[in-house]
Amino acid sequence: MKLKLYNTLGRKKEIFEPLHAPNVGMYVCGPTVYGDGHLGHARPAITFDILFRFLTHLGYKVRYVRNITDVGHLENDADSGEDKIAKKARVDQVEPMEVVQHYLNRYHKAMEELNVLPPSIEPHASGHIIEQIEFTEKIIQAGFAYESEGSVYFDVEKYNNSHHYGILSGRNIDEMLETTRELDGQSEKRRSVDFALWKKASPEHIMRWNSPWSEGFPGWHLECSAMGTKYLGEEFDIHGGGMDLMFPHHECEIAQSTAALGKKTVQYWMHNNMITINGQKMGKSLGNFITLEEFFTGNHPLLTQAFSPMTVRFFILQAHYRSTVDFSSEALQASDKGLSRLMEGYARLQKLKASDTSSIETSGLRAKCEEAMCDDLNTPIVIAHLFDAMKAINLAYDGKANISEIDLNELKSVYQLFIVDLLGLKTENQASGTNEAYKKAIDLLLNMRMEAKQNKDWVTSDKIRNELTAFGFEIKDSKDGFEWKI
RNA sequence: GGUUCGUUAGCCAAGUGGUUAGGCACCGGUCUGCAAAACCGUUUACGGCGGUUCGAAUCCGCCACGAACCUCCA
Repeated sequence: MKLKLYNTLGRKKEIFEPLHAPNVGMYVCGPTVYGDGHLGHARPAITFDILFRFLTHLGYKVRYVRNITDVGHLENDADSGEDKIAKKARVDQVEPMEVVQHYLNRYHKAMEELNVLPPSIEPHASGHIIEQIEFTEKIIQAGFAYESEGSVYFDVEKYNNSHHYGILSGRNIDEMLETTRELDGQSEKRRSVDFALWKKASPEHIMRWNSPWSEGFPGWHLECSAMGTKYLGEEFDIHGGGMDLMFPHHECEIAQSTAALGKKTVQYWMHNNMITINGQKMGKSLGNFITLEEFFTGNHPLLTQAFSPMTVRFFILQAHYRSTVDFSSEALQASDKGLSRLMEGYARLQKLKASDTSSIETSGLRAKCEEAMCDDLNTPIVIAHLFDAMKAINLAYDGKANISEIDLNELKSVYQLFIVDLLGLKTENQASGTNEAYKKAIDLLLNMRMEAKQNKDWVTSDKIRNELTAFGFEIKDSKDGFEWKI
């Protein structure tokens, strides 16, 4: 079965064929670390984590680069905006790199909690100033950039004469040129569509480096071109990021790389859709975002309860990555319950006893799940298949069906592969399993309750159950015993 | 205004020419001392109007509504 991925270039699903199998190069735009990560940041991280895991499963040797933007990302437009990191540093009265380190640590912690695997390389823009200067020089040499008062700008109109600026986003550059030509009065840029490769620093600008043109800093779009080619080569397989980065960021990246290298650098462009809240994009500028930490603690007016990192992950995976997914506390609660049931089924599967014959059909599950993954990472379909199979597990668990050893092992293997290895869902860290004495104490209490029940001493029986429930335990009676979890 | 994409039941969300998607909730039943859990069954759909077709939620056209991007955003 062949993996098909939706390529934004061309806007259709294409069979994925790496340039240099078994090696795959993948670059994903990471965060600008000037604030806490929110639900929107979890989407690309999880989406491309799934792709990373699946490509690895298919036998590819993946080099996954996810950058950290810690310089050059300006607020407002490229002419007048302040660097986001520098602004935060000024406001908080700390070093810019303290801002970066603080939020990067928190980002890493959140990613770990979401069970997002770390990328192979996580380069910082500020650590690649030399590469970015060299990249700018290449673009100047190729004739697609000009210097103006110590800054360097990409000449979009000239580039568009021989190439296609707008190839990714579908933008019509001629119209943009028409509508903006008159508005440009005294700007140092020739056209307002031109974008900065290097910016001369104003006197109060803290983050600055030497360059052939001025003491300044690199433009935002440049880091991805420079670091992508440095670690993955002048041509590599996959570039991912949020849909909101398609224009101008990725469009500019394509222009820069094509201008400097004279070739198509990225083969497959992939974009995850947005998370919305009341139908609107969740984002910093709208101020309607909920940070990941707030999800994990439940400390936000829109949240009715805390949601575990795995619930957030499952919630995101229940929608296809190219669809918007609308946040609501109600939707997350549904995911929370669904996930519990799925993980319960997974736990029960481990306890099933094999019979001589099978009375349930489980074959084909692996193929169906793989087919869904191969169809542009259709995780909601994978999850639907896993839920289907769970009915069989529960029937067997209740003794209403039999399963042979071969089928049981296959089912265990498939569940392990898709739930744990590929979807990256893990059982929540529980006290159980770590502390034997503690578990035995609870078992003892519940055994006493069993005795009380046999003696029809409902007062004692209910007292034990109710008080344990009040402590946060969940007690379930089964046919010939009990189960509990916290 | 331009570009791109949506609109599927109470909620979330797949599917994209013919066959029950799935989850959550609801309802009925089995089980239970009572619950919970589990299992079985069941209800509510494809924005509107045309067209193509033996057949359209799916393809085409028009309309309505909504979103993202065109400033920074994952």
